[in-house]
Amino acid sequence: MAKEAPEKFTKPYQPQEVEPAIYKKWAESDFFNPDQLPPSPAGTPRTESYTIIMPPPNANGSLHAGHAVFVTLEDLLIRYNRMRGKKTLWLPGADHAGFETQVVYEKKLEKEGRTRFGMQPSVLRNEILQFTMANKSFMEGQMRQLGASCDWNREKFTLEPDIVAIVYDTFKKLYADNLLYRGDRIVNWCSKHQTSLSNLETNRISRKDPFYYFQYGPFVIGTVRPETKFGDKYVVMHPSDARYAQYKEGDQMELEWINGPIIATVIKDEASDPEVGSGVMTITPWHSGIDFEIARRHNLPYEQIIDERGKLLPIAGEFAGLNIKDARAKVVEKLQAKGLVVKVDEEYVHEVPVCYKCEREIEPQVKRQWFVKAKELAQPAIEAIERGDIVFYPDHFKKILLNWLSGIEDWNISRQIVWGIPIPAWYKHNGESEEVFVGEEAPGEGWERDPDTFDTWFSSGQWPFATLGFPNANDFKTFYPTQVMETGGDLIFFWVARMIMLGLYRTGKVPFSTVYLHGMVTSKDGKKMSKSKGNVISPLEMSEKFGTDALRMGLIIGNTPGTPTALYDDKIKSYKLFANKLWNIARFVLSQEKTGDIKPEFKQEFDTLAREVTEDIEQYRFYMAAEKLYHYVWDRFAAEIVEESKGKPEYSASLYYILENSLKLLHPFMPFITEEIWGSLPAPTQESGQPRRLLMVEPWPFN
RNA sequence: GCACCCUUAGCUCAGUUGGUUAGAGCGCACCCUUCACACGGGUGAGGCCUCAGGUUCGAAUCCUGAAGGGUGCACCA
Repeated sequence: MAKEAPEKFTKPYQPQEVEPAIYKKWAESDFFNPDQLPPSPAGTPRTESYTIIMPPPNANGSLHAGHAVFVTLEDLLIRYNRMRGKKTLWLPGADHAGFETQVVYEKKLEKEGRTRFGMQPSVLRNEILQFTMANKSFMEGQMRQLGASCDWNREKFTLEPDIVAIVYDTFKKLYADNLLYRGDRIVNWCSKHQTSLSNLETNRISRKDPFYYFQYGPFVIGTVRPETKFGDKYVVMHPSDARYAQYKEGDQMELEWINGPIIATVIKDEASDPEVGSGVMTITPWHSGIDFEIARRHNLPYEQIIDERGKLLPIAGEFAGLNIKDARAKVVEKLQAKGLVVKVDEEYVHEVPVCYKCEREIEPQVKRQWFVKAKELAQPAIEAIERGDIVFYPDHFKKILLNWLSGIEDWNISRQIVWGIPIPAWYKHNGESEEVFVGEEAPGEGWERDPDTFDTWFSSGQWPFATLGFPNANDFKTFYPTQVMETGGDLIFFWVARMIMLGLYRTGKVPFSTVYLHGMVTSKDGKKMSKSKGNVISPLEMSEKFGTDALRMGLIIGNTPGTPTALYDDKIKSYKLFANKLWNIARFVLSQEKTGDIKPEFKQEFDTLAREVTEDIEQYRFYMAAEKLYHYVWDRFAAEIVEESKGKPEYSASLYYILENSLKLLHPFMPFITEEIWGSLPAPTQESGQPRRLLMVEPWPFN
């Protein structure tokens, strides 16, 4: 029994002193690289691959709590499978994050009193590139701090030439397969950011606005947007609305309107809801999706009323040049003076789309842009998901995804921003007609390059196969399809759905067999973290304060898939105490000579724990596995077994057995402290002179 | 409008395929500086598992309905 534990154990565990050195050891071993892994612990070669493609963080800031969750969960899976003898690849990356990054950079410009409008595109692009690259390397350092055992040799960035080449191939193939078109369609236009956005990049907010009823010839029409009504020469009603049966499609009449008399034409269309307002509406096809569709069905002309900055065009006559907000009151005033206001409902509540970044109202505009025929791409995805090719955690995300895919609409992938992958298309104009060429180089003289860039999700959607070097690289052959896609639940449509669709389209296979979606990390009161609320918890600060292992445990325990998790000081602190408990157990065990035999009842009890923990990990119940380990180590091992063993040297073999194997089970959860203690254990093969292996490649203690 | 989720201890939440006395963390009360650890140890209080039916030998768990709360999607004039 008489023996001294190593000196360092006499002090409380100091994660700050231990962690950087441990990470350095791992990195130097090169075991993050699947090609450099030693034979599996059982001595057999690692044949079965296990791959996770890391969600590439937006390289425009610092790692936040959400990043820390994915690093923790993915690292857990990777470390577990590495110990199980798989050929494990965790492929890191970074995302240029088009619009997201441009918005961040524009805010920075604003602070400096500058604006992107009027800047040379190439100058702006270069500035953002430098900004992005600086952030990228900063974030990589942070990821190391969190213990990420990813293969840095294989790191990818979305703007690297080989990635861009694959994205271009996909674009060309979609065009050739008639799954992509360029057309004049309603887009979601943000008048602050001066770009179109996909449906997913808009939010809806509920608002109360006056609903006006105007006399329009013999009809009363209802609208919340009087300022758009200048060009409204078509009056629409439902074909079976009995109140208007006397009017026939195509009937024309002269009537008094905002800026004088106009000729109005009757249109019958089922899109007009008899229940809403008076059941009659006029249409503004250039600035409303539903009106646009009506105009298309009836082959009506459409005309722009509002410009890209939200100001009225000359069609508005005396109101031209006014901002639409100011124009509304003035138009109503004029109609009032003309006696055309029938009534106003001040209590009308409706939902308006806003830009998800600036919350400014979206102004629908007709623009000539690129659209992916999403329905066609979604169909194979729906079939694969229904077939069960992909398992979802939590399970109900499958329903949510299927519901979204079944109602999917064409995807606008053109963005009017410089920070992105340029769209490889060229146009030649001959009067009204336009010739289109898809390719990186102009096909000849007189061609004009598309000035737009891709929606960033168009490239991210190809990430799993693009990073692995589709179609010919060995990595693609070895590691695709991947095993797990672990990311935030908020990315299910933006990213997961697109990866499934584009992965199936390009490779014929689903890109991953399991999707695990974690919930948002909130502050203690369950609120979303935001800078304006001042409730942001920085994972790096927590890691410095309590140790990365404690942070990781805090992010795992209580974190069920899909459900928001609260993160706060006290919670992480309690796992720092746990780390210290483990440290002291090690001190106690190491103060004894290893003698006697392992008691079968302890072995059996431990085996049960190992089996349960293994099953929990296999079933993605990490929170439960972590809790069981926590309780076994603290309440059983420390509180009972260690106590019972005091003064009984014959227990020491059992203590060593339990400690060693507990370290193995805990390693995926708390990699630093377990590796550190492991390094202080007596080498099992002292006589053979073999140096002790790193814990990260030790065999998992359950099969 | 369509879809999805939630309701369990003061708070935040677990509870895996239905199976003894329903659990954890934090908080709370009281006690203990005992030789691995005060970054510790011990003891304890606290629950008609939202409600109403049903299935079952047995329901927090499965089914139906109600009430309350939350989220996502969507071309609402």
